[in-house]
Amino acid sequence: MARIKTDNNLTRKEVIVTKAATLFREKGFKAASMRDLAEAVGVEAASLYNHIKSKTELLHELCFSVANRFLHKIDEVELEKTSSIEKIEKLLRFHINEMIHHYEEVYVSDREWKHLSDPYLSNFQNQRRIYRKRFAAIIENGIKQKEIKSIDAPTAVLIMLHAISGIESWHRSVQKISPEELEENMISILVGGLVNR
Amino acid sequence: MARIKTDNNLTRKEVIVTKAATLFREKGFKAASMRDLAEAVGVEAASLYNHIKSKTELLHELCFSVANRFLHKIDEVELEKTSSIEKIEKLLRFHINEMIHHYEEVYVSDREWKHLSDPYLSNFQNQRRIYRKRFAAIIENGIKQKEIKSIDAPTAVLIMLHAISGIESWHRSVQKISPEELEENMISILVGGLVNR
DNA sequence: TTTTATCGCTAACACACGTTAGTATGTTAT
DNA sequence: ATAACATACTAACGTGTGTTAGCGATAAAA
Repeated sequence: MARIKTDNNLTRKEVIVTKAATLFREKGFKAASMRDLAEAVGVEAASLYNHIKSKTELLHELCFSVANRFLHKIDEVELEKTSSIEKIEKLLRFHINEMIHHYEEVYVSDREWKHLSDPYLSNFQNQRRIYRKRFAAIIENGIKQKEIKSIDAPTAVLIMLHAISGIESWHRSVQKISPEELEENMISILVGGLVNR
Repeated sequence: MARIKTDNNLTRKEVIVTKAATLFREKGFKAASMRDLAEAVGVEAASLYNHIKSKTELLHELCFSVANRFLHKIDEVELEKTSSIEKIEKLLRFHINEMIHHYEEVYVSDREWKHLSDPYLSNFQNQRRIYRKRFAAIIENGIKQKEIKSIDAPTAVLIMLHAISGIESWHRSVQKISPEELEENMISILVGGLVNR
């Protein structure tokens, strides 16, 4: 009888969630079927339900675990007594590294949250809205301090966050520059676009 | 008997394609059903097939009409005898305005092309790859001329293009700045991140 | 007006989906 | 060894999907 093998010390549920992330990224949430997932896990579709409640639950788990990591990070950064530019750079580096090293989850959380259902959907959208406002507030502050040139802060946030999601293309490409080079290039361009001179 | 009303001088097929763009953006290609589309058009699902071949054909039309517009533009820009920075700015402004004024189509082309099927899929991916290489070549040239700071050109392209797709958030937001302000802010940040100083 | 082509309808198809019930197998604790 | 539990299986369900066939209604051409 087939059995979900749990290397490391992952629960079987965690194995399923991880495989789901890969699958949802490759095909999209709607196009990825539970039978696909079952095959990836090495088990029959019905067996998955010994470990999870529903397909949507998988999406919840992915979306909120990612969202929580970003919220914790901005909590931390806001408290630091550094310049606005340094705070932004720190956040950007965190985003970049999340996108590099937890690609599947972050990508899914970014692109597939639309398919959450409604207590969770509104919740997620709220968290996202609040996160962006806090990010924008840091930028506004930098503008007041003349560290950052006079721009529309929400627009700057939207540029930063979406630019980083472009790391998707880096993952897809065959001739990749190293993660470190990628990080430095992105910081150079993005921070370079903000600073007052 | 219900009839697809064609204002202006659109064919009925064009009406369907347009409504499909809206629907595909809202729900995603897979989640949007032909019955949804039929309702939006004001007709029964089966009736759509008097005008279109398949659901996928709708996606083809959207993706390739968008791709062609961008290819034509870069053809035009490459021929101009201007600086690299000016060329890039021109391309960026075109991207921005496409994203503002043809939101639904451009968004769908950007996010849903994965669901194309295979003669078309490879074709689309190719066009995209080539477009980005040509964009990168302009940047490389600017670096050689010292107009642009020394960065990895493909990374710069990926940042620019994805940043612009963030206009999605602008459309979603309630308190929008004007399209003109949006354009100027984006250009300021993106071009500002490239130039040598 | 008559003819012809266009367009929309109802009905139905085959299929893929998420999920449940019930049962068998394997693992762990007594 | 035996009891208790965790996990996987087969079979099947109801539902929603894209799409086709065939017929009636409407508009355009004669």
